Formats: sequence, C-alpha cells, structure tokens
Amino acid sequence: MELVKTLTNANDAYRAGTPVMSDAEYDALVEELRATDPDHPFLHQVEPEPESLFQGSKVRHLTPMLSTDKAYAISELAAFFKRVLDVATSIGIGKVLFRATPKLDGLSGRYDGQGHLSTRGNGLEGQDISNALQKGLCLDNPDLTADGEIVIDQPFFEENLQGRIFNGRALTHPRNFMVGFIGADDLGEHHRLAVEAKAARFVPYVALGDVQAEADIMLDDIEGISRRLRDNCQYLTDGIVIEAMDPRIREAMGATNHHHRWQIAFKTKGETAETMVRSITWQVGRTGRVTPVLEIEPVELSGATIRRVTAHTAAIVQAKGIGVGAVIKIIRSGEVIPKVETVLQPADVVEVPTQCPCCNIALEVDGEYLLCPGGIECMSQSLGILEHFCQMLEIDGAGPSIISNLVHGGVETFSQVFDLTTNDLENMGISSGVAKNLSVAIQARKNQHIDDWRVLAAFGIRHLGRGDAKKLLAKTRIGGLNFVTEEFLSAIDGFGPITSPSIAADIQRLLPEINAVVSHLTIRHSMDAAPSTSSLPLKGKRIVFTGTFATADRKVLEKQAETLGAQVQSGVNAKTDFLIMGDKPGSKKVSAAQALPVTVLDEARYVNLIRQ
DNA sequence: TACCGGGATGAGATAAATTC
DNA sequence: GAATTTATCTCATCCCGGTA
Repeated sequence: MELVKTLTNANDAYRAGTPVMSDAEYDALVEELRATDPDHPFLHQVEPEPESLFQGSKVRHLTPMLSTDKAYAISELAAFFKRVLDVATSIGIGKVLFRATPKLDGLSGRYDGQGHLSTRGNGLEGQDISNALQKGLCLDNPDLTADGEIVIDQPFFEENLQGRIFNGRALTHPRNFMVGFIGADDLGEHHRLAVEAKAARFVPYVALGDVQAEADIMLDDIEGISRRLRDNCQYLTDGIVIEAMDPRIREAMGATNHHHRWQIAFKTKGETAETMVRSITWQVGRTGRVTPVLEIEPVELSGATIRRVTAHTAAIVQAKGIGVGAVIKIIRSGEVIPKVETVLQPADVVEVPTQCPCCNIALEVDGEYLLCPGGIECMSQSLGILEHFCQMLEIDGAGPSIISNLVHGGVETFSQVFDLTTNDLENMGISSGVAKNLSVAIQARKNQHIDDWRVLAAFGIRHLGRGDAKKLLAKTRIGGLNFVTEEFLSAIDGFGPITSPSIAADIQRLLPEINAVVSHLTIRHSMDAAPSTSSLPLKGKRIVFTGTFATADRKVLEKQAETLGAQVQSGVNAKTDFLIMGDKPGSKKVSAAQALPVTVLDEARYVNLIRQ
C-alpha cells in the first residue's frame, strides 16, 4: 500500500537524521490511513512516536560536528606538524601543505544549503536555529552547505553595543551577545541594531581568509601569520586554526571522539588577573570525589566577573599552599574557564578536610584525590548519581533542585523515575507547572528512541563513560550484558587489565536495575546504527541518482550522499560505482549502467546500504 | 616510558519558564 | 514584577589507564 510505504519511509528517514516531511504532514497522512483502513497494522504496531523535527528543535547531525584540538605553545604545534608529517610519509606523500585561518570566537553552526541552520550542540545533536535567519542573521551564500561560525562584526559591536546597557545589563562579550541573539524569541533593541547594520552573520569556514604553506615555513613565522590573519579579520578571534589540506592525509589520520587529528587550533594565552582566596568550598561529586573550589575576591577578566575557580585536587591545594588569604593569579584560557595560573603568596594555613563536608564520614585518599566512601548514603552522591542519570537520558526539566525533591521524596532506584506521575511529583513538593513538564518529559523519554550507549553510561559505572559504553555496545546488545565478563571486555580494544574486571563486576551487580530501566525505554541499538566518520558508508564511491524518490527530494539525497563520503556524478561513466534508481528513471542512465560494471540499486536497497 | 584518549569536574552569560 | 530554576551556548584541566 502506497500510503503505508510513504509513512514507513518518512519514519525511517527521520530516524536516519534526514526528515522528509513536517510533523503536521506526517500526522495528516496517519489520519488519512486511519480513515481509509482503521485496522491497518501500521496504526497499531508498538512503534515509538515519531520525534518531531521542530518540537524541542533537536537536530541529529548526519556527520558529527567535532571540536578542535588546541595548542598554546610552539612545542605543541611542532608536535602536531610532526604527527601529520609522519603519517604523510607513511602513506607516501612528500610535500604537505597546511592551511591557516583565523579562529572565530562565536557559536559554531552547520547550514544545510536549504534554509536550515543548527548549532553544534554535543556534536551529535544540536538545536535547530533556522529561525535566526528569519530574525535577520546574515547568510552570504544561501545555497552553500557549510560548517561555520555565528559571529558579530567586531568594529560594529565595539562602536555601537559594547558597554551599553540593555535590560539593565551592560553588554560585554560579542559571543555572549550572539548567544543571546540566537536564544531570544523576540529581538530586543540591541539585537535589532545588529540586524539593521547586517552585523550578525553566519560565516562559513571555507570563506575565511587563509595562509597556505608547508610546516617549517609556518612554524618559522607562526606569530607573523597569526597576526596577519587576525588583523585582516573583522570578527573577534581567539587564535588560528591550522589543518592539513590533503584529503588522503585527513583520511589516514581520522578523528577522536572529540576532534579531527589533522587539525589544531593555535591559541594565545588569555588575560590574567590577581585576586585573593576568600574561602574554599569542598564539593562532593557523584563519584565521591571531593573537589576544592576557590571562592575568590571577584575580578573582571575578559568580559566576565570571576567569583569561583577550581583547584582540581586536594594534592594541588597542599602543594601550592592554597588557603584563605592566599594571593593568586588567574587566567581565562580560551576566554572561558578561569584557571589558577600561579600562587603569588601562599596562605598561612593550608587545610584539607578529613571528613566528608556532606555526610561527615572519614575521607579516604585516592591518588591525588580525596574520596568520600559514603556512596548513596552520602546525599551529595545520591543527588549527583540521579542527576547524571537524568542528564545522560536527556530527561528535560530535571535540574539540581528538582533532583533534590525526587531524592528527598523517596526515589531510590533509577527505574522508579519512570513510574512517577504528575501527582507523585506534586506530592514531593514540586509545583504544578514544573511537575507537569517533568511528567511529560518522562513520558517522552519512554516513547522516543534513545541510543543504547546513553542508557548504559547513565548508570555511572566507573571506567564506563559514554565513549567506552559505545565501544562495548558495538560488540553486544544491551540485552546481552549478562554475558559480559572480564574476558569478554579485555578482548575489546581500549579495555585493559584494570578496567575490565571492575566494569564486568559492576555490570553484573547492576544488571537487575539495568534491565528494569531498559524495560521502560525505546532503545536504538549501536549495532544497528550508522557508522562513525572514520568509516563513511559511501567513502570513495561515485554515485549517480536517477528518477524521483519517495524518501526525499533528489537534491537532498545527493547532498546526503556527499556527506556520507560519496562523489555524486551527473551521468554514468566507467568510474561510477552505483546507480540509484528512483521512480521513472532515465532510460539512458540505466542502459549505460547495465553495459558497465555499475551496481544498480533501488531506493530501498540504497537506504539499507547507507544505514549499514 | 611517552603519548593519547576517556572520564570527571569545573566557570560565566543569557534567555525562557515558572513560582512567589 | 522580582526571584528561582533550568537549559544552552562557549570551553579547559586534571588524572589515570591503555597502548605503542
């Protein structure tokens, strides 16, 4: 039946990250089916609700949007060049060109060439912020598919906005201004000024001015290159980006979960300021780790007022003599996170707690850290554990305050969360509006797909975060965890003799709870999912599309194929790998493909191929 | 032994939603 | 209408285990 096919395709396309119709259109088709064939199994299958493209405005990136590795010293930069050159040599490339561009300090974004703009988010999923374009964000080339940066013209910002007060607050940092611009439902006067001057823009990285040179030349004059690039850039920058240009090198080097190995940002050290330590707060995290946070005499530093700085570990506090009255120099590297650069004048008294600041139990020393052995008996840890769980499962509306209500209200196990009703929540002292929203979020979590690695990582098992959860679930389904032993784990790359026994034991201990949680959820298995960037399904393939397609417009499919690594050709030739045939295909293309060793695929087979 | 990557933890600004 | 809570954007640094 044609209608059912369309619905199924639309559903699949949505989950593959390439929605082909709006929610309203989808719902209309469902209603149509209900009207014509109310007993059709499609209407009754226990399929999750299709997640709306626009609701919650989350966008799954077709390929991950990675961050950039950073270097602050020439030596780190030299090490980067050496890594690249070593790889180049190993694959037989002699001359290696690098491209240097200014590193814009804004919000990174991805534009699809069709009016859709999204933020990077966590790299896998971002926010749909297409409405920023309607609000007046300038886009130089509306047809260009590109990653880029959302920024404001720096001279304009300095002349017209910086230091001025809007809504009772002085504008300080251009990036924060743009964060506000993107987040605002209605534009404020300050936003409108920027729009009228066409000063708020999406700048594709490919459009940036650049310098291209070999490694030794770049290294010799890195300061000069850096200065020239930044002087010629009309936006705020916080360094330069250097990348190997040869696609073969890029392919050979690949990426970590966090960044491309063929690319690095060379950043300058930020401003510094001197201040005094007022007190030290010892925070207990979900793992029991006790972390010292310095409450300092507030100071202005690159457009922000700094009040707190982490000291990371108890060992550092002792080694550097940090205590009340100590005078310290702080820096905001990357203009974001403040850090203790040096201790100018140590404190007279340096104290490290011996009892947990939360539950008073005696602390233990764990390497460089202090550890509270209280576990869930320690309230800080209980709160942290549940908060981590909700965060990892992306249950919206469960912040620290609400979590506190839940724990004090008697939530002791993870799976209990899924049985909570609006009434239960209100009885825990949560006010009605918030209770209702949370209840909706919990229901949504049950019905919408969630990646299995998120579920496993949510349990906070030691040595098993999101990265290693992915590795494990690439080898077994979440339902097969009862077979996971120490031996099974240590056979997986990245699991060694220390982590394997510990993880295996924790999984077996938590198995009943894991199963209970899993029974509430709609899980998307890693083993079925699309591969990562390192192995794009269409990498190096030449593809021709012909005819019209049910899952999406042909242009969309072509763009998607390119993102998946393919080279899209307009006609079939001897180098073509695949001809993808839609409805009413071009007969010349088909006959050409049949005469050549070209694989002809229909739409369904093609969709299967790219989802493998 | 050196290096790399994963995991845990941390900070500030801004806006929206909700409560008081 | 002010205050509180949450979410989202920006990101660094530390330690340790695994691996080359």
